[in-house]
Amino acid sequence: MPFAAQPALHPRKTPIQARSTVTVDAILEATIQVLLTLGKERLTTTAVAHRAGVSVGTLYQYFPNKRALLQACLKRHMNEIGESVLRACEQHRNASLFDMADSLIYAYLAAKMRDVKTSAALYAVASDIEGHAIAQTTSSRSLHVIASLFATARERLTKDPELIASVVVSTLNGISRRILESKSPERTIGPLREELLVLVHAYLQTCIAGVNA
Amino acid sequence: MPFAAQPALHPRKTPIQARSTVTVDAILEATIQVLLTLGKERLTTTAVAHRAGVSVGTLYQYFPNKRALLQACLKRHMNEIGESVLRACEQHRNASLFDMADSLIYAYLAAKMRDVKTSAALYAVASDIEGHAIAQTTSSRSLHVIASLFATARERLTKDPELIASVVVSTLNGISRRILESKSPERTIGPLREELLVLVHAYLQTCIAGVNA
DNA sequence: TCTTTGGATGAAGGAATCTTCAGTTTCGGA
DNA sequence: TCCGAAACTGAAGATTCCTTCATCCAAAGA
Repeated sequence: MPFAAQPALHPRKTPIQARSTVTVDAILEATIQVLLTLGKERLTTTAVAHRAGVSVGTLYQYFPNKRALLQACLKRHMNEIGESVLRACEQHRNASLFDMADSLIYAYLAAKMRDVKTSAALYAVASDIEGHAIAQTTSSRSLHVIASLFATARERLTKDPELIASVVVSTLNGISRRILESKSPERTIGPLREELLVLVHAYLQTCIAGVNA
Repeated sequence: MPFAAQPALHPRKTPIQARSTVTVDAILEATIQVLLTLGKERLTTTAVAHRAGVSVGTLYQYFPNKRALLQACLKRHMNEIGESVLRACEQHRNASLFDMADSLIYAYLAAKMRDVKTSAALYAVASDIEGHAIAQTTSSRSLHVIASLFATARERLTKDPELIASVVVSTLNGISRRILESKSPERTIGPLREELLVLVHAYLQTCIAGVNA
């Protein structure tokens, strides 16, 4: 199986000249491409370097090992999604809880679906590179942002915002995973997103004070 | 990374004498143990054989390759959970939708939590052995069972039972995944299970005809 | 007891990659 | 124009494991 547990280092060298920045980007992009075309089993550092139009040596100049390379890709991808969610959140401070949830759901799904293949491929390697740890770092930050957003909602909440956020996000993950893993995500996303909205709304309703007639 | 995509065969030889059945079981058990103690990176066929108290050759007599070995473990595990859910379902035919959901949730979580470590470890290898395909086979059957169960509920449904089941199960997956991945599943499960019940109940309420006052 | 077939053994072959590093090329400032 | 630093190169070393197979052991029937 994959690599041994290693210190998982950071970029070995920091790009200084402009060309090297380009190179690093190219390598990262190439990694995704190789992942998509050859699959993770046949993703070799040589193949990545080749696709990026550089030599293996260059690759190893910026990434201490294959693991770090993949981790960098995953981080990048998760940050993109995180950013996107964060932006959505900021626009709904002090709004209604339901509006918050809706935009959150839309933003998250849109970000994931932007390119389904990549998301799925990265999901697959995640377990080989402690993706779990990376995901937690990224997503725990998101979770706090969402929780504090919920705390600003017009409605008065009867539960800990962190708990609510946690439930909503987990649900979102569960459903989006099903969408990603379905045969035709493009067809599945519509109906399931609808249900997701209904589901989350119904749940949030139970978190609001004084509505239970 | 792991193995190349292979035909992924089935047991190479079918146990005939009693002792060989014992051996196969031992190998399967050993695989889980090695997975837990060494991790998937260091799970080698030799290590498994050693732990099972047999030689590598014996292992290869029953499993054509490492991949098949892991797949067998995963299948076994998923079937156990599937069985458990199935049993829970059968006891609630014609009951209330909410009772069904509750027992489903309890059964599923109980099965997963029985030994958290194993579940988590198998999750991790899943992506190396087309676990996705295996999961779909097992869980699509479960999904149908659940859907047809929902169809027998006392309440009249306003949506396709398959859709409802799909949403419920995805949600269940999402939440249980969070539980599994949390630092201390034992402590997390209580509160999250509560929320899960609330969440699913609230959702099911929207699937019932004639209740919206 | 003898024979046949199932079951077990484990050293060694072989295939695949990751990573290194000595050496070359390119860039940018003096 | 010239030079030191930054980038880049890619063949070869080193490791790691999977898998095979020739051979031996054990059980059950004659």
